Amino acid sequence: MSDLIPSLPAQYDPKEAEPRLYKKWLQIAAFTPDDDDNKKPFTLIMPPPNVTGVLHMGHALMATLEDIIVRRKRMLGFNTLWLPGTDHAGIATQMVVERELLASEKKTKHDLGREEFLKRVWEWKEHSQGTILGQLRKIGASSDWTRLAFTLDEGPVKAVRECFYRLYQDGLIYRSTAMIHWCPRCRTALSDLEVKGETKTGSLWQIRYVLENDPSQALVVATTRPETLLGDAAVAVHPDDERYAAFHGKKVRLPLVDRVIPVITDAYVDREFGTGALKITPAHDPNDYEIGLKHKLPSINVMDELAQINEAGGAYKGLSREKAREKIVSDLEAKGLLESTEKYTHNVGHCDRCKTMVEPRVSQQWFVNAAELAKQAIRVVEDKEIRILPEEWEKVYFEWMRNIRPWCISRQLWWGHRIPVWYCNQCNETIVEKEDPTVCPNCRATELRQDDDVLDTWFSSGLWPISTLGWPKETADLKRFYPTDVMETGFDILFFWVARMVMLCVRMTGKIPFKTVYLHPMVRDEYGQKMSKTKGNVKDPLEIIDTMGADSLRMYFALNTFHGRDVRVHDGSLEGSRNFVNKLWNASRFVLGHFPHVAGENIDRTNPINCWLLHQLTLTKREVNKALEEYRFYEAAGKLYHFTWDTYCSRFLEMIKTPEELETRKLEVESTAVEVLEDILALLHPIMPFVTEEIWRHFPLERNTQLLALSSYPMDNSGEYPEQFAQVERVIEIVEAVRTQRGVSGISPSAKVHAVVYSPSASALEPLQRFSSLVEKMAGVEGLAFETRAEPDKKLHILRPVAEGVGVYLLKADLGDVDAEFKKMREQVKELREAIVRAESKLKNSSFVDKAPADVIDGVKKQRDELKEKADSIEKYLRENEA
RNA sequence: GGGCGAGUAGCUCAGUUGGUUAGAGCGGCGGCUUUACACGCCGUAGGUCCGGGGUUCGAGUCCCUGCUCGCCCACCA
Repeated sequence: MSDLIPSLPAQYDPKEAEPRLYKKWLQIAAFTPDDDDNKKPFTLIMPPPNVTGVLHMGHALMATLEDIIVRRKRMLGFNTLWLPGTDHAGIATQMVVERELLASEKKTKHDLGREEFLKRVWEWKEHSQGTILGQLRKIGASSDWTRLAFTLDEGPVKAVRECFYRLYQDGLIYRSTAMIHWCPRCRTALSDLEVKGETKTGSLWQIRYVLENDPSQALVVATTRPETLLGDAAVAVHPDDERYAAFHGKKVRLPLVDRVIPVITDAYVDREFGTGALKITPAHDPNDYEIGLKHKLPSINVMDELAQINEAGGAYKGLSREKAREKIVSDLEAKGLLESTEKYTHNVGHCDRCKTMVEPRVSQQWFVNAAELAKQAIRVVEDKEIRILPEEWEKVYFEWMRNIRPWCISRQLWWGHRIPVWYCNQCNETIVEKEDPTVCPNCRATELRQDDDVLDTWFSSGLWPISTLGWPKETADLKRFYPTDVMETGFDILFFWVARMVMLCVRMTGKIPFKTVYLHPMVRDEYGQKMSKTKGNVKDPLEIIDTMGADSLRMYFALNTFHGRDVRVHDGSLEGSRNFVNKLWNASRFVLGHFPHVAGENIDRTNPINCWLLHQLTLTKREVNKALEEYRFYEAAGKLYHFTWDTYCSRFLEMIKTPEELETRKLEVESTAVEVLEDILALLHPIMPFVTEEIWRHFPLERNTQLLALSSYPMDNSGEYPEQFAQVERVIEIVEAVRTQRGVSGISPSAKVHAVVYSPSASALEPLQRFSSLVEKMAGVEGLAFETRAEPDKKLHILRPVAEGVGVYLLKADLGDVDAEFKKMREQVKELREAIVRAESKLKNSSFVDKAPADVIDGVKKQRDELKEKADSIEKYLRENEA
């Protein structure tokens, strides 16, 4: 590399570095997999963001987690494909463009016509997609932009066509008249999933339906929707309900309308609810629709597609459903037909997109026989061919799949995949073919018309893992990268999307679309509330990246993505990760500043500090790799955070900073400092790609000849050195013991104290002696002595026991008043004794000794001995010293 | 009405198959211009692991039960 710079600037400037580094990665096509089939492929298809507007925090989290996964896999040598794309998002996008159109030109889509309107949506899409892709790049997404896909691209269109054709041929797609959810604002049918129940407080009205031939007698029905009485076809009572036995077979007059309708009996009616008499409106209630079919009742539709009362509603024609309700209630009241009104809280369906109350509506729509497709989709998860993480979601998946209902896939919209069905104007034949038909296969007429509707967006999304790879063509990509490895997405679209992908892709290819589904949590504000524009608590990821840098945001996400928990983002929450970036930068500055010329792999493994560090590095590598394999991002990030900050910076760098190490033994530690830093950068690179790559650029010329993004990910190959590790830990404990004592005794940091490290065992002391100047420097000790003796010098020192027969004694004269210290020591002894009692009672307990595993028993014994030794030595000291 | 999840330090949360004296970050307190970093360093306080039963040698962890919160699903008008 030609652009190496010898030393790091004092400050890291993400705003300058991030775009520069991203460009560099693109230049060398770091994110595009190659054609090498000897390399194992790894594939992750990006959940395509909607082209409705800009990315939010949820997208940033998605991009971060997926980038962590694929960057690591790439570094591990996999032929890695992360395929990006965007979704046309039918209703959502059409709504946005309609709104804009109305605001800027005061026009509706009908003013423009279908063709012209679609042109506008495409313009919007081009603009919006550019914004979104720019944002993904800012986050650092290492996706393969050469394969960028859009759900309305030619490829996906062909895939949709093929899939529709096959399912139609197999009888799994069919057209049917049925009751569906209708959004009167969007003026389209919706699937069950696009309707969200909201708890609303309304009223329950009781209305008199008088007998046809005897106005003195009446059935009183209870309803929450009086306006639908215009379409009533019957009143139903329970066959065994004695209260209404006299009404069986009779007829009643529909209030206000005066139409005569029958009284029917059906066991569906709940005798306990309301009055036990139920008005049946087959055209406006799903249950009534079923009952209507059963009893062959007429379905009287009284509303148009805007949910306004139509001709069938007589005098109420033209009123909105809300106005009609008001008027009908007051008219009933005026006629004395309103028996009672009470408050009633119940669940009412609303359009997921526009929050308008949905209207049940009977209409002709296209459906997928989802129950049939679900069979295989259930099996592949049961058989663990597909693993869903976190595991709790498997149950949710099964529950939904097992109770699945027909999926309404037609939408009365313009923006989307037009339904590939034609009808013959002559003979009304339905024509479904792979290519656009020109003649009717039935009557040879040439006047054909295509179905006006488009498909549910999720139909094309459901084919995403295969349509992006070229299916139905047997492309090289499909062969190499399918089935994909991971589907990483939010749990909120498990049914919408993941379930549909499994159903459709398994059906189309006979293979699973992905091996693992990882469902990430939702991003929320500091109070755990969903971010929404109306609440004003939305945080813009770009704003955060602008002030803190992308790596800070990414590290924050990694540290806070716990299984099954929300990620909370608010002002100030990212400070910790921002500080971490800064810490890493400065540690690197220190290391590269002191050891600018380390050339080869040359770690001195005779130096115990090196071994101590390598030992922990090995454990960290192992844990980090394991955690990432299992998608425990928080754990991987946490281990790296602590290894870098606590072990490498606070301990290792501080130790080698002492004159003994930095000057006398510099050659022994410098390779370690540099090489472990390299490992840290590589380990952190998937999480914080920018700052690590930037630091990497500054390493000595001979070392790093390629970008960090293309380097290999560290595995646990640094060796284990338990003995040296324990030794250096002892030294650290000595330093900490002295520091603690200094703290509690209030000794000024500049004042030196005198200390003795003591042990009855010379062999325990021996390896510690070479660290004497280190301890002196780090603990502020002057003339550290090592003494082999059985008894401490009681007149001179106060004790801080360390462990395994080693203690540190400080000169009393340095410490001033130590009475408080004695008190503390007595408390400590008390705690130790309690712990010892617990341990001993365990060991005395024969069932524990019999039943517990040997290593647990040994552990308790060892612990007991250590506690005892510590307690004994403190107690002894107290006995001898307390006046 | 069903299902799922959560309740651990002041706050936000970890705690892997039950097994040392229950941890982190932030915040608090005391101190520090110690040769990279005050976005820092050193030290320190703080917890009946929601309540109640049970299983076990041993429970924050498993079972039952109660309470409180959150989410998802559901056609009782």
